[in-house]
Amino acid sequence: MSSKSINNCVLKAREEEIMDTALEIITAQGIAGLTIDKVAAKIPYSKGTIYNHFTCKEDLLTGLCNRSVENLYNLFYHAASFDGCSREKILAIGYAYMLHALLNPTEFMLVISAKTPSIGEKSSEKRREEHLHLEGKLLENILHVISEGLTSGDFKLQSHLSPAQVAFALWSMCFGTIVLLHESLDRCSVRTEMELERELINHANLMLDGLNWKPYTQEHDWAGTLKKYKTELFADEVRQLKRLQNK
Amino acid sequence: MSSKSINNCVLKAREEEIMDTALEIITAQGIAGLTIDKVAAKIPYSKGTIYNHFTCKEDLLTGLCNRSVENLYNLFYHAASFDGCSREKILAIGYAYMLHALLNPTEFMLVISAKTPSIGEKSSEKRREEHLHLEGKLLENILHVISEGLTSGDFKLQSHLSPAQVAFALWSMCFGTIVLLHESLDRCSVRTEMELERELINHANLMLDGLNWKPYTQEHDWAGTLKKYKTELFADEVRQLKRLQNK
DNA sequence: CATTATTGTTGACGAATCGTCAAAATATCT
DNA sequence: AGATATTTTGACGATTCGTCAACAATAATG
Repeated sequence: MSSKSINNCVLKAREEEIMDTALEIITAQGIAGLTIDKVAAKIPYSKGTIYNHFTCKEDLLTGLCNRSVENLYNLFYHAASFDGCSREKILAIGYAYMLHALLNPTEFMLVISAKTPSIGEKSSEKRREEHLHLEGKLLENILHVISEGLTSGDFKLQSHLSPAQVAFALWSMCFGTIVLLHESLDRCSVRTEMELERELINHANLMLDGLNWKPYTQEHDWAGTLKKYKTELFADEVRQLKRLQNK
Repeated sequence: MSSKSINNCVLKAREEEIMDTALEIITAQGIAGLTIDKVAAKIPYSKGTIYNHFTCKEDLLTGLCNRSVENLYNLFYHAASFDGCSREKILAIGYAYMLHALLNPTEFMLVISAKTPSIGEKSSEKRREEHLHLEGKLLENILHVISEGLTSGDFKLQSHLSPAQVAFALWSMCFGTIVLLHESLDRCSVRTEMELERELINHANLMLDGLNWKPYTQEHDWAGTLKKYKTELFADEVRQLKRLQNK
């Protein structure tokens, strides 16, 4: 029994090592450049052992994707703790989403790839379920801020919308914007004129105005709020990002 | 010279044949199941000939993707001809986007895959440029309706937004919603409670309200407009879709 | 401690796929 | 017809995948 739990701990560490190495390779050579043999060559274990942890290459990719979503969860959690009104909190979550995508381009890219059938279909059931579970946890953060906004009276639910629908609207809007403006992905045609941070804030504000979530875009100093995100709430992350972009 | 143009015509037809066959295989066996050898086995030409048309498998996928965007362009064009106010036209474009994704799930999936570096990176420069060009043409349709809305006074540009930014906001919002709720892709965790058509209309209306694009959601019979889309503007497409879903 | 049982690890192997290219087939020109 | 240019072909070497029989390490037993 104790031997078992020691084993689990060792196994977990090895799984992390495999994933770290895989991420290195993907960052350097792209998803297509990832090979189980290459991973095996970089760690003190063999190919067979890797296949004891992951059923196939795609399963490994989904594993990486899930680890990334866990980190995103923590960032959302932190965003929801912003010291301000509910609309500032919800916008902070959108901003956190963007920061995460910029700070971890490789992993963000993996989230999209994992939604692609060629990868999703082949992953193990276990990891696919884990992925759904993690996405659900992500949404909980948004739902929490929504209920805060409702109780504080900052906005009212339109009769035809549930809190989950509002959360999903905000999420999918951010997702679409980030995907289409993400540097790591094939730039879309209008990209040259578009700047991710500015557009994300614009889109979010448009939708929040549409929800009548107060204070409206025109009634509040959102540039000031944005500055607070950068200098207070996500000071660390923004610093990291600057370092990354100067390289 | 005449021989050249005959050749081009023949070559074009063969390219279509290759793409049709590839699409069949992908529909049946997924992107991962697509193999150049399998395509060659289904057409009266050999592998080498396929490589005369497409530099690699990924290039073929991007080719399929582009063909799909061309069809989408036509659908957008048709949507913009809706006999109604500008907001009804812009909503029609969003609806057309959804119809296209539902009618051509395989191809829509390819559009996402093509944005993924593992595919995008390896495609030929020629086809990637073509892709950007086609996306630009898509946006033109939206921009046209936006300028119509502006001249008719249905909405006014907020000072910090350009027409292109408005077009991009609507596009990325639709894109995010469709991707996350698309059946062919890995269903996201909240999917069970969400229904694509309903959410797409909701999201679009939220953003259009945020833009102050009149008439507002509450001031107009949008259910009636939706019915018109289904029975008039896109009667053919909706019929096709029903047939597809009954199978 | 020696022996057996169990569990974990390895890397050589067959199968599948990729993209190439020299040779064969076909078309064009004189 | 014969020479030349173009197109097509499919066998080939190179990769990569995932498996599995053999091997090593550890635990259990007498």
